[in-house]
Amino acid sequence: MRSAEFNKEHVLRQAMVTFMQYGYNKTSMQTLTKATGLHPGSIYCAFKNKKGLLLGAIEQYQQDRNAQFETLFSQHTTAHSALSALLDVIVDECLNGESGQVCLLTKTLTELEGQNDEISSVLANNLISFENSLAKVIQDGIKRQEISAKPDAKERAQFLAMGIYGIRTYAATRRQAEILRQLSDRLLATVLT
Amino acid sequence: MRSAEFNKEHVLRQAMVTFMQYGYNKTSMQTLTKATGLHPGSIYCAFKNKKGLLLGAIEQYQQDRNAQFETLFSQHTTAHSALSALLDVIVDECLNGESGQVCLLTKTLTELEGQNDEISSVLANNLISFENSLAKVIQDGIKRQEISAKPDAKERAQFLAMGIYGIRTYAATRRQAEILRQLSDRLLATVLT
DNA sequence: TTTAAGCTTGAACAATCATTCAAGAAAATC
DNA sequence: GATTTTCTTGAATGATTGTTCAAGCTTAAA
Repeated sequence: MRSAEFNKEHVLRQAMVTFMQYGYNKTSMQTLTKATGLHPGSIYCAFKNKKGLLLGAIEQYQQDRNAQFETLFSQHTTAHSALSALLDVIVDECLNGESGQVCLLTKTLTELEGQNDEISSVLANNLISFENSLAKVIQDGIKRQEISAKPDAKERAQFLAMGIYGIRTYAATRRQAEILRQLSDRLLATVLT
Repeated sequence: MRSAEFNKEHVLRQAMVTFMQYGYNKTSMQTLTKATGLHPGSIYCAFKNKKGLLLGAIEQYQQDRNAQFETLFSQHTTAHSALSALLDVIVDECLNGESGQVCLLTKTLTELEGQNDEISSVLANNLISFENSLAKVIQDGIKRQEISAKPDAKERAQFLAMGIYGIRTYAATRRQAEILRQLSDRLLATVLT
């Protein structure tokens, strides 16, 4: 009877950052031991294997993101200002985040799609849940008669999600503040019109 | 004096498909020898190394894509029908293409961004050149007074490119014809309004 | 203080990785 | 037909991969 010495959340966040930076396949266990400070045995004991560590990191990412966005949304009273603030965060991450260190979900899904169905479906589910939380914000705006009920919240949220994924890939080709802001402005206008 | 036995274009297309399916880091040289039919020595003689083979595959991909899209665009007289046809092709690829086997450029850029600056910049340049060819089609539409001159062709093309990247990532989460068609319709309407 | 449970450590494992290279084979030149 | 040039072949390289495991250590219960 002895409790683990390491902080699981902390370890998962370190792994998360490492997976985001190098991608799943390029991240070696050696890299992960250095990043987390854990020895191989401890990692395999706590997370079973490399895939288990990724799944843990994905879960932690989702938790952190949900908390971040819920806080953000709670600070705004209209769908417009809430989503505008969200896009500001995303554009800012694209501009100021370390190169290659984008959203763990989209990055890993792009890499592993068609290779690992288990991880892919976990990632897809998490992204759909993100889309659903966008739909909720939009639905609130519709209820408040801030925007029209047609197209419905679901359809608007799908387009917004698509746009966010697109902005991130676009930023990989051109990291220019002016362009990314223009894209996000136009995206928001389209979604809320 | 003896000419190579293999067809370079053919080999590059095989490599291209393999890289698309597994991603750069998960594609081993062993896999590539099987896919191309070439022995290691021949690959290293013709392309220097694995990275060189990827660069060759990217070039081939770009060539094939340019030819495909130029043919497609030449069959249409309005920007609307040309871009609509393009989006049909892309949506069709998302729906009927093998899972994970999306655009080599965006997939590889997402995987290698921040890891390999040489490959990343080649990919970014190719994607920007794709965006420029979109701008050209749009500019033609403006000249023909099919669409208004403001926002300009460049800005519209940027938004369209972003949308295309977004649709592909979105398709990785949900491969549903109805949704993807709705997204592409809405994207086209936004770009041409 | 002894015992027992379980975490930590890090060396070792087989497998796979990208790459090399010397020998064999084929075509072009003489 | 001989020679030379270049391509092909595939075994071998050392490095790195993900994973295991037995020994050592720490803590909580007895």
